Order: sequence, then C-alpha cells, then structure tokens
Amino acid sequence: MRILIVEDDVLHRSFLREVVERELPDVTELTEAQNGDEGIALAAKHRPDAIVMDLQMPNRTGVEAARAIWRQEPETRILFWSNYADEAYVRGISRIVPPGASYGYILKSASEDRLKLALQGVFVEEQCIIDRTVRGVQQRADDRLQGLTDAEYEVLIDIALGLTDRTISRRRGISLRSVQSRLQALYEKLGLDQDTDRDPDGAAIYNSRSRAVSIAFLRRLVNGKAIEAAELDYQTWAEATSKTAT
Amino acid sequence: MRILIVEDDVLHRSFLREVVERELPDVTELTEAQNGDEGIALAAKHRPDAIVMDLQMPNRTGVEAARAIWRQEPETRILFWSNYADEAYVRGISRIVPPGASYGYILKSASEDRLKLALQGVFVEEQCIIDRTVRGVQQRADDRLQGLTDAEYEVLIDIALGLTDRTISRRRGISLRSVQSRLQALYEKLGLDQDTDRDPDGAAIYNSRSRAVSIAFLRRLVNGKAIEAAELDYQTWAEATSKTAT
DNA sequence: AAACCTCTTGCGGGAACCCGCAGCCTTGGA
DNA sequence: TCCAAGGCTGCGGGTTCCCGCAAGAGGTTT
Repeated sequence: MRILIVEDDVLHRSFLREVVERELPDVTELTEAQNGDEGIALAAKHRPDAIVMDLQMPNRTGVEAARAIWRQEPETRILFWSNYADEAYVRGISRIVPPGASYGYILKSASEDRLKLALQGVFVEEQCIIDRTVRGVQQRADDRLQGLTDAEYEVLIDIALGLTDRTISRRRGISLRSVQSRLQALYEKLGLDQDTDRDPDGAAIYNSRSRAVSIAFLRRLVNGKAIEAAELDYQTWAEATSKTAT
Repeated sequence: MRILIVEDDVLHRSFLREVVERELPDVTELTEAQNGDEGIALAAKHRPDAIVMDLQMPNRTGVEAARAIWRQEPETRILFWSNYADEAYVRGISRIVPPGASYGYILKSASEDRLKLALQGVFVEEQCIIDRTVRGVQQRADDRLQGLTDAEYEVLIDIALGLTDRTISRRRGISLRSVQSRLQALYEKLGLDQDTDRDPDGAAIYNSRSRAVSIAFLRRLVNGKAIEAAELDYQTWAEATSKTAT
C-alpha cells in the first residue's frame, strides 16, 4: 500500500509518519508533502492508495487538494486530520467526496487510539469514519430548519467578500430582489432581528449585512481560509465575465 | 527558575517541555496549561519567572492570557510561539507589553535552533527576540502612512462586529460624522475606491463596509480570534451601558 | 384536482451608508 | 506669534440596503 501524508506542521508530520509506519504493516511507500500544492503534485506522481490530509495549510487548503486528487483518482482513501470541525471545512468536504469513496474526518485532539482506529478503518477496511463532533456539525448543516441551504450559504460567502446585492445578482444570475430574499432568509436563520436589536433611541444597533458575516465567523460557519478560497473563485469569475463583455 | 508552558496542542506541548528541559538547566519547576484560562490560573498559582505561550488557543487567546498575567506580574518573561504573524496578534501584543519587560515572538516554523536561542535570550539574558517576519509586520503597523492608526483599527473592528455607524459613535463617544470620517480613512488605506470599482452599468461592485472587512481578513489585519475577543469586549460594554441607562 | 410549500420576482418606502464641502478645534513646529 | 496639519463636526444629497406586500412558477402532498 502506498501512502501520502500532507501536513505542514513538522511535529505533526513526523508524528503521523511514526504512527502510520507502526500501525500499517503493509506500507510499501510513504511520501510526505508540506502543503496542498505539493500534495497534489506528489499524489499525481506516486498514485498513493491512501492519504492523510491536514486541512489548514498554506498555498492550498486540504479541501482543495482533496478535490483535485479525487478528480484524478476517485478511489483514493483520504483521512482528514484537522484541528477544528469548522462548518466551512465540513461543508466543503461533503461537497467533493466522490460517490462510494471512503474517507474519514478526525480531530487532532483525538486520542492516538482513535487515530489508529481511523487509519485502520478508512485505509484497510475502507469504511467511512467521521468524528463525533464533526458528525454533529454535518447533521446540523444537513438539517434544513437549523442549517443554511446552499443558496443561503452562497450569499453569505458573497457578502463576506464585500459584494453588493447588484454584483451578487449578476454573478449568480438571479434578480436583485432574489438576492435580497436570500439575504433575508440568511439573516433570520442567523437570529438577526432588526426590530429587537434597537438602541434606546430606536435606531438599529447592527448592520445586518456585516453582523451576519460576524456571526458566521463566531459560529465557525466560515473562516479565514474559506474567504481566501472564495476570493479566488470570485476573481476568476470577474475576469471571465469582463472578457466576454468586451 | 520556574517555567510555565501554555499550549493547547499535545505534540507541541510535549516538544516544548522536552526542549525546555534540555536547554535550560536551572529549571526548578515546569508547569503546563492547555489553554489561556488555565494559563492565567496556573500563573497566579505558581508565579513562574518565564512563560512559553501559544497564541491560538480555545477559551482565551495567548494575548489575553499574557495581558492578565503581566497585569499581575509585569516582570514575567514571555516567549510567544505561534503559527502565524497575523497583524491582529502583533498589534495586540505590542499594545500590552509592560515597559521594560522582556519578551519574544517566534514562529513555529522556525528551526529548533532558533527556538533554543530565543529561550536562552528571552528567559536568561532578558533580551527581546522578535522573529524577522514578525518584525516586518510590526514595522508596517507602526508606519502611519501604510499602516492603520489606532482609531482606524478600532473602527475596523467595530464594523467587523457588524455595528452600525450610530452604535459605533455611541460606543466610542464621537459623533456620527466622525465615525464616517474614520471609515473613509480606513477605506482609503485599504485601497478601496468607489469610483473605480464599478461594473459595466456604472453601479458599485463592492459594499465598502463589508469589503473592508474582507480585505482585512485577506491581509491578516484581523482574524477569527480577534473577532471573538472583540465581541466579548463589545458585549461587556453593551451590558454596562444598558444598566446605566436604566 | 385542489391545496400547499418553496423560491423567485416587482414595487415602494424608510433607514442606513458614503462622501464632498466647509468650518472648528487642537497640536506642534517655523 | 502665526501657520500648517490633522482630527472632529454639521449639512446635504445620491446610493445602497432592508424588508413588507403581493403575484406567479414549479414541485409535492393529500
């Protein structure tokens, strides 16, 4: 079995190598990458059967790397090993996992035993092993009542980028009013209420738009990495449309 | 010499303990804390001479913990050991370091040798040792032309929290127009220009307010932790004023 | 088939924001 | 002493946002 480790932190990387070598006897090749880009390159070169992937990395997120790799080789088993269970990651992953692929999501705070089990389970038994707390986030995201729909999440990202309603409507191909409807839905689900959030003079305390982004950060629906990735997406779109317009 | 290690990651913590024990011979007591709160508590209990402090932690940031500890014991030597050189951290630290105190700021990506030197330098020689890249951020922040003034940074945080101009003016004790002046200055320094950022129909592409926050995230002027801390500050203020108003 | 739900869209108005203009202070030099 | 620089402030107006109301399209349940 060929294995690739993608992890930027030195200590975590050597720890992973050690555990993998100890727990998986039939490893024939073990490669290490220090960031997402290198991970993609090495995956293309070595064609690993299984990958341990950090999520928070410079250059490319683990999510982006995983998408690229799975596009080349959908059978690859990937175990995500991350510090956090941010919804931005969870949502990103469940969006890209190929049908039938086996993967895992385990937190770095988990015990070494849990890590061993996950390595065995995902890489050998080809199970899907998702950490309890991650599973919780996943379910909340799936739940239409409490979680955000894709449309709402999309518009959340767009206002987090600082786009106007107008720009969003152009980008997403919907009317101005629809953008605002989605925003309304978003505000409501995030618990914003312009009527109750009033100061003594009756003026609004919060700017709904900015407050929504703030709450999204506090609740970890998005994080800095998600914004960076979205910014790239947006710039790509902006260039493409400015060309076709010319 | 009594030493305290404040670090949430298990691997990093044990690595630190090992290096400290090996490099600093006259350590009489070595304590470990797993987050900011525990760090403050253990510092109060053990009165360490020197502390190695992670910045990104649950419960309390390293910056907050350091502030609390320095308030009790301004002589404490603190070596900050962090993944990033985000301006939010750098600015936060330079704001709270007591006059004459010796501290250090070193990145986790630095070599073990650099870590050893920093430990020796800060804890024994009582020097200030700041990592090159951190120093760069620090200087840019100090430079009034390129960096943000405290007033501008303050208003940036406030809009990142989602406050309205009105609320900001009440909170900061200045007029509505002044808030907007500061915002104007902020927008300009962040490179926003409503006149150039126009779509083919002449409408604005960006919502300046939200875009400013987005850019601040992309440039790492702020990060998720900074928002969390600011939210607490704000809630405290909000409660206090609602009481006095009653 | 009728009732229902969800999403989209137009209209309209009040609130909040963005910003140019201009006058007022304070501060720190020439 | 006078002047210049920079921050604070009021005014006014154009833009954008927020959201209630209501109508229609498309899919689902009963």
